[in-house]
Amino acid sequence: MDATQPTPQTGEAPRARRRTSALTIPEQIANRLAAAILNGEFRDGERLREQDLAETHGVSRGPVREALRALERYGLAILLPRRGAYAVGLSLDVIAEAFNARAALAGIAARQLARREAAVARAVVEMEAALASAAELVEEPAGAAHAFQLAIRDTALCIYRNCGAGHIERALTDQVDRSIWGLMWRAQPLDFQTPERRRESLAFWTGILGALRARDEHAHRARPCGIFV
Amino acid sequence: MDATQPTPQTGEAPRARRRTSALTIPEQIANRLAAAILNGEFRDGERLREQDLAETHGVSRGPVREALRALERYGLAILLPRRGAYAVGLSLDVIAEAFNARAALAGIAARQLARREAAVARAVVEMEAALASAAELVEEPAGAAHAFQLAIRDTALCIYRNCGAGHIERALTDQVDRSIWGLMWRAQPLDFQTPERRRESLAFWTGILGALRARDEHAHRARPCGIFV
DNA sequence: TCAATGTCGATTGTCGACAATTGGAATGCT
DNA sequence: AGCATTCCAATTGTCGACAATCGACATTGA
Repeated sequence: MDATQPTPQTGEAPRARRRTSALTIPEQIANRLAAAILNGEFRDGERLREQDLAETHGVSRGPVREALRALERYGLAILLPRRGAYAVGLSLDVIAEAFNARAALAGIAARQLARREAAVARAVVEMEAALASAAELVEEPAGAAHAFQLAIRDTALCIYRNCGAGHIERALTDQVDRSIWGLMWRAQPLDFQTPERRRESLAFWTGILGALRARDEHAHRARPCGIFV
Repeated sequence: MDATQPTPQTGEAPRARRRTSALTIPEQIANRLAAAILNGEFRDGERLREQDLAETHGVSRGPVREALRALERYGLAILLPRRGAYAVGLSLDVIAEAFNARAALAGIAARQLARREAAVARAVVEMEAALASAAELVEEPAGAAHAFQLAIRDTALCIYRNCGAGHIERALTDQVDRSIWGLMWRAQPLDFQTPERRRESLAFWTGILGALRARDEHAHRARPCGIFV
């Protein structure tokens, strides 16, 4: 590595401003493949050939390879070196496990958050707003499932955002968000269609918020980790 | 998707037998880059140019791209679409958080495991063996840190392996293993060099094992989640 | 002087082709 | 017949080149 460049490129990384609608091609393909797997268009264990997928989606094998890595992160595919990718049809147990894992991670973040006074104050304010908009959607018809999901996601992100300071912690929360949320993102709307389920979810997060207000860093442990919260 | 092929390729995916020593080229590059980041050879936020890395490691940009995705999973890099990759220098807080997350996930797996009688029996036997080999390494000199780490890893995998049945759950545990363990893998040997730390870790996992034996699915909650267990 | 805009270099994204490895089938041996 | 070996087709891994996009600088106008 020669030091020819005057500025050693050691500045902070640019902020990851969220793209509104322009998904990259691998992301689009990953989304389509994920939907296909969850819809049962690929049987469980069915092989996913790069060349076939490339032709089907009208791209080269490069973007398909990246999409398959994304699917692996979501738990929707298994990649074996030099032996190809295989679809993973998700059972309800697996989905439930993923949700439990997310709930546990949220608890960890909350515990870490409880140590910092200013961060707690910020998180509480943000969570109150997010939960309020979620509460408005509880009694809506089934079509509101997606909107409710977005509000709950914002609630969870309030904790992730504030649990640490700086962009380093953010990288970890981003990672958590991508690996675990990618799965929830597709399974949750199927469950948030009834007000009962939404009420459960709301109660869970309200409890988290209450514990945070009280600076009780153990309260979330006593709370049952329901599925699909 | 034409149905020209007689066998619809819907069989089960081949088992992911662990490769002994033959890492793929992207894995090798990812390991080297991870070590470089943790050693401080890349400053925090420093840009990682694909072409530079390709020339440095004597490969094309393709494998480098895959290695960068792996680094992103480990939390050691941030990838921005069309804007490149940036190194993430880890703080002790972030590493501790990752370890706490892993411990929490192990607790979830243990709770799920406790529901199945046969699985518990299997896991207990396997964990006893793994913990026994770990116990032999507690008082060894600092050079045994890596071996001790391997034994502890086997202990954790006993739970992941048995918490569900079939290859679907395995996919999720594989995913957890790759995303979270990848970080521990490099940070832990720095910590397991003293017998004191090893004793702490051993005590943690012995506690998990005891709770599993007693079928007490709540015991792990009362146990403090130490760092680097 | 400052702001907006056009242009340019650098870097990532994508593509098609070639090389390497795998799994299975056919073949020969005990 | 059963087993090991050899060969081959299919698929993934890698490469170099081209295209698209982003950030920065220079230019122009008010």
